[in-house]
Amino acid sequence: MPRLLLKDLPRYDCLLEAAQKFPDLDPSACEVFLHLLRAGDEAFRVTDEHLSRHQISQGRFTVLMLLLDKAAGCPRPHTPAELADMGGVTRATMTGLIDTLERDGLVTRTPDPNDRRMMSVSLTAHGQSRLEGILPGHFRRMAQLMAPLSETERKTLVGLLTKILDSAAEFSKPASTATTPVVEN
Amino acid sequence: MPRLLLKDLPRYDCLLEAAQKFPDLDPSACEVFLHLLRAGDEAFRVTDEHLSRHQISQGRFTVLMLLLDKAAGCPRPHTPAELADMGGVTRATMTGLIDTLERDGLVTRTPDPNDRRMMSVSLTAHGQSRLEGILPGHFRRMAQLMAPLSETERKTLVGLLTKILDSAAEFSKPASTATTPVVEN
DNA sequence: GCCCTATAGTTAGCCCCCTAACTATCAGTC
DNA sequence: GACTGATAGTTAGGGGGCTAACTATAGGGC
Repeated sequence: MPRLLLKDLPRYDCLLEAAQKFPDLDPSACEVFLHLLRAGDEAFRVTDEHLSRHQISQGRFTVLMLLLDKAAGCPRPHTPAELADMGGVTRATMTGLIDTLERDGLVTRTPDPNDRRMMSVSLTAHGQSRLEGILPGHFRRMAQLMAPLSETERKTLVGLLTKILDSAAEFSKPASTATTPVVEN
Repeated sequence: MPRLLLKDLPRYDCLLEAAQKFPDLDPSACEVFLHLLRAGDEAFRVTDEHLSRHQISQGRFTVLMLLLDKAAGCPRPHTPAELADMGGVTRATMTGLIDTLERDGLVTRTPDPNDRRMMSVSLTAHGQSRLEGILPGHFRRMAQLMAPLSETERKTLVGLLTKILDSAAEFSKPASTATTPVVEN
């Protein structure tokens, strides 16, 4: 489920030309931006192909991973709200994901005895074995995708992406706490 | 509409620990992968916030951009199939996007007089002025997001992302033409 | 004990993405 | 001129995001 994006990224001289018409267009920023969205989408696609061969979507896969992580150590099971928060998704969305996962027998919902508003979501044995059958291939694809990059290049890339993540975080802050004013229009 | 992803990226030592359990897990590859998806998603979110304030989705925006590009030079209008191909999306999806854009009066569909199977999609005057009202702010957000990166860093980042794009392209190739065998499981 | 607010989860309705099947047209072949 | 296959576009149905509104429970203040 890739997003609609320019499939063929524009050549840099096209961006320079467009910048003539739009003074706000920063050609190198635009180039990085388009490459970033495109590369993120392609990386997503590579793993999604593998997951969909195992009849599972990226969203459901992430939920299973969050629950597996829990199974490994944390004693307390997760609530839908926690899962939604960890995944950066709304609770409504998480309800839908858990619905389909439960329908397929990969997770179970059990009511919390102490607080009757809450539910506990757990991986079933079937869900865990299913996940463990998917993971090795998933990791191999990740490794193969990144194979052309040296360890040094990987560190550099993570550093640059972190700068962008930090910069993006500024956009969510209220205006008063932002270090640089956020454009509004 | 961000995707479900780990909101808080795992610390590197957690990845090392997980690699004990899963021999196929390459920690640095995994780290790059997660940062890439997350950064792509955040960059998407930053611009999508702006677009949605203007009552337009990323998908519809891209269609308008493709049509604006056309208006600038290319004499021949675009067909839905061309737009779908340029955007890397199915024709069925493009039908839906054009439906809503036409409903809102931003584009028009006119039948091709020569080949009665085909349609021509064009930006309306309203669509063009609407788009031109959105673009400056869109470009400013892009520039602001990338502001922390120097020109040198931008070039480096584009280079590294291009390597990943090339690597991802190997996964779509048929096995016979791939330079390195693609993992299948 | 009762109100008020906050919280957990769900539901309803929308958008955008997909695949698969369908309709209509075109273009060749016999 | 009718069959066959390819192509353009749409439709139908599903998944997974979202917001907004709703239900039920919890918990504090009076």
